[in-house]
Amino acid sequence: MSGASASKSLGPSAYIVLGLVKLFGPGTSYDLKRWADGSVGYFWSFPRSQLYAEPQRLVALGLLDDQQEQTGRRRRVYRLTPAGQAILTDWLGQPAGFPELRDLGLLKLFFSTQQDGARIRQLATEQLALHQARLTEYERLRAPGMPSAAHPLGMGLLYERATLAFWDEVLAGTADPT
Amino acid sequence: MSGASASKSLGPSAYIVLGLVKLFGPGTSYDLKRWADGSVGYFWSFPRSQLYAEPQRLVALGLLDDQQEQTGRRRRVYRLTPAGQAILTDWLGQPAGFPELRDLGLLKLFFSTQQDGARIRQLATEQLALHQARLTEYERLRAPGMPSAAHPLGMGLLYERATLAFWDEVLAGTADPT
DNA sequence: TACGGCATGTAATCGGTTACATGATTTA
DNA sequence: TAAATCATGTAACCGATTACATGCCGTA
Repeated sequence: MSGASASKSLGPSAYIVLGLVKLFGPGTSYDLKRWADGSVGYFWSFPRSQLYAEPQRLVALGLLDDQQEQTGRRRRVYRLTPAGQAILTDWLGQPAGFPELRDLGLLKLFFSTQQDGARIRQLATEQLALHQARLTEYERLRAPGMPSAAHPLGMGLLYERATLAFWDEVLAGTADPT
Repeated sequence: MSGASASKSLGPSAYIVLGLVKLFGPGTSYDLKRWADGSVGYFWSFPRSQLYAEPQRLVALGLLDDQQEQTGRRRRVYRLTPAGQAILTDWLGQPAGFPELRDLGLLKLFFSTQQDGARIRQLATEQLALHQARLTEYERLRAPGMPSAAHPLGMGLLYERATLAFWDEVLAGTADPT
């Protein structure tokens, strides 16, 4: 068997932390937060405090090591260990399963009835604004060397366009019957 | 102030339970499970046991009432109270915020590097199969009276098509360099 | 040197997940 | 009436969210 402690398969946030450290290099919890906000945070969010708790769990498991500064803030810098590298690589090779589209707007639409026409129009309008803004943001992000659409950002673009089309349709379907 | 106990704003699963009972009528936890599996479960999943725990919380808050059968299994049938109805309606009228696309496949793609070509192809192939199957299922579901695309299922169809296009692109972008 | 905002952390709570455990109904 | 499956529930654990609390740093 390899050196990595098998534990009982970590949660997704553990792998997010490991992955961020692998991609961006060693860093503090605050660094993790900023990295996440600019990347995976767009489609997988969690509160800041988890980026303090999770690395400590990973240190206890030997998947990260931390080095506490002796000066100033004495903050902890996390670094990937060989075991952490190994377990991350292993995870990357396993099947990913089906994604989940946690969308409160869709839930509300589903639970609304015919009578709720006005409410549905309001919901659709609000969602259109949100997704339009997000799409604009993605298009701005695409600027640099980003070669192909074969990057999570590409999925973001496709998803936002599909969502806009959907809520447009909803709005058209409940056209104000004046 | 109105009669509904304000508590501290319930979690999404609470509203899912309330909404299901509103849509499908009174039922047991097992009924909830089946209803969810055939509808919201496609884009918002949770384990079965939560459909036992959550209704009991809601009973304690006065948003559902339960009636335990006296015969046979003595199971609990949950029914919406006026307060539950009120709090659900209120929730439906509030803005929904931004959805989250919790997709482990995208995460793995994001954390993979150039060297991982083979692994990425494998991931894309697997995702294509999953989403193809799901799309087929949605198309089968669409059969009945379903009039417009302005229904969560419509979003499901758009999403699956976008996702298939995306992973196709990924696969093309890492074309086996033989 | 005081203030505002940036940065960093901990504690307590609560929801969600896994695992366990059993009862009722149907069918062979 | 035994076996298989459907149905129902509880308990314990752990991750995730909220709230609290404070320290460092640049700048006015």
